[in-house]
Amino acid sequence: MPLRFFNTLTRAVEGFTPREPGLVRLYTCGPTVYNFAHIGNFRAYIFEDLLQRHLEYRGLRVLRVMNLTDVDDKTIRGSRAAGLPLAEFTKPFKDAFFEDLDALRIKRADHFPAATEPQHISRMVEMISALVDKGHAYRAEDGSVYFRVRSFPRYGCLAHYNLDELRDGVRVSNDEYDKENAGDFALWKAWSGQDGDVAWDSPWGRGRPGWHIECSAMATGILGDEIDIHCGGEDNIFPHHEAEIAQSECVTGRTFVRLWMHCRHLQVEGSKMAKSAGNFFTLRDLLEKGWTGREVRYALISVKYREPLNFTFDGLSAARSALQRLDEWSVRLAETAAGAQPDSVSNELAAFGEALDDDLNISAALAALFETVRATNRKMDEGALSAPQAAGLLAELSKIQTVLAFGPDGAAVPSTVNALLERRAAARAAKDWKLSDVLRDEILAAGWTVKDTKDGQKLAPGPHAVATT
RNA sequence: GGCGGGGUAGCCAAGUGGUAAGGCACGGCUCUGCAAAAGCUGUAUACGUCGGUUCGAUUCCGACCCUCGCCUCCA
Repeated sequence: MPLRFFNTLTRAVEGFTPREPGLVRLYTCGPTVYNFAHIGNFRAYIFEDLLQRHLEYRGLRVLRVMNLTDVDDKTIRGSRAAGLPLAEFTKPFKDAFFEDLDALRIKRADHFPAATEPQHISRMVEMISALVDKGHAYRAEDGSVYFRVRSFPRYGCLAHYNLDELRDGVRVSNDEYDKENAGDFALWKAWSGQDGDVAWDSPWGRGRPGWHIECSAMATGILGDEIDIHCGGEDNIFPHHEAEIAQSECVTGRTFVRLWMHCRHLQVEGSKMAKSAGNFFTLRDLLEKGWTGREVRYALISVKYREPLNFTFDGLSAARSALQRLDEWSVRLAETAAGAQPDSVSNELAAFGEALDDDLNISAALAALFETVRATNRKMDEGALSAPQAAGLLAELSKIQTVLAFGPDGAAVPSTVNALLERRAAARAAKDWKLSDVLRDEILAAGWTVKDTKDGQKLAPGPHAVATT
């Protein structure tokens, strides 16, 4: 089944093949590092991770870039408030971002360019110069340079906006009073006192780059003039990605991006996530409440990216249960396989990949997985699943885990807990139930749960902290 | 005002012109010293409202209601 994805540009599901056979050039808008990223940000990054992993599952190589915006109004404001140089202010948030990516099992991009790196600033200046030379941009009196949207007739094609119908005067800040047209956006922002020592020299005077040109410069600089897929959250469609198209295509004369994919925002408990509403969460907030990265990953990935996602604690709880079901299945399969080799290439889970081929239909893909879980559990109950069959299923599971990354956290069992387990086994052999229960409580206090099965004691991490809103 | 997305059983959520996946929750059973867990299994008047097209619509068309988002630097 061929890959097909919804293209924001055409508003249609289209078949996808990369320009260069076997290699997908993917650009994904990354975080602005002025704070810890929140779970809404991570919905976008997890959607992009699913996209990358599925493309790789289908045998394509993915060359992925994710930028870090480390200079803009918010980072400058934050650094001034903290009394730190810009780079010192953003560094901890960059580090935290990578820790969060790991916790959520998001694959690292091949490149994480930061806007302030000299080679990118140079390219931004080059691109702006080219735009000025071609008449697509102009220098205003204060030294800022603006893109002339009227010079690019297709401006609005991505968001499907008609320039003439845009409301005038909305959110046009005071420092942009000398633009030719309200829709013109800043390519280069002249230095102002509030910028402190954040400034670079340019042909138009000291200043700093506008946000949009960062992405155009880093995307074309690293991936080339024509990119296969560009992703982001839906709020990036306008003006950010619209501006990127205009800037890039006016410089290169080429089609900047062939496929635009955007994910919907998430809500929290049915409402827009907002600090004022008290429903604003970073990943760190959730980890502190005792949820694990993979549980958050499941909750954020399990709703199709083009649908609004309602993030709830009930949903996290459901994620935990569903993951445990998969864990148990995997353990049972391993026991049944008992080290056997698959005797044939099984394809029980073909429907999983086919669902993802269809515009990343993760719900249908997970349904296919869970149907297989139930069917094969039934067989194992009946003793009707052979060791090679179980081994074949394990091999398939392992392959789809390269896409889902839902595998259990491998926590090492402390020796103290192992000692308690041994004592408890002895107590149980002696049918000393009272001591057995005391030891069970001690193990629980140490952060582990012991279950008695027909095959003896089994240990699991947890229980997790009781999580509430 | 412009553009767009949603409304499917208690909750989350696929999907289809011919009476509807999956997950969670809930009940039953198995297992079990107890407990928990796990597995199997079951229930449900589930397709926003009103019209239309059709042999037949949840699926197509129209209107309406509710809800969410974007409209110039918020993923």
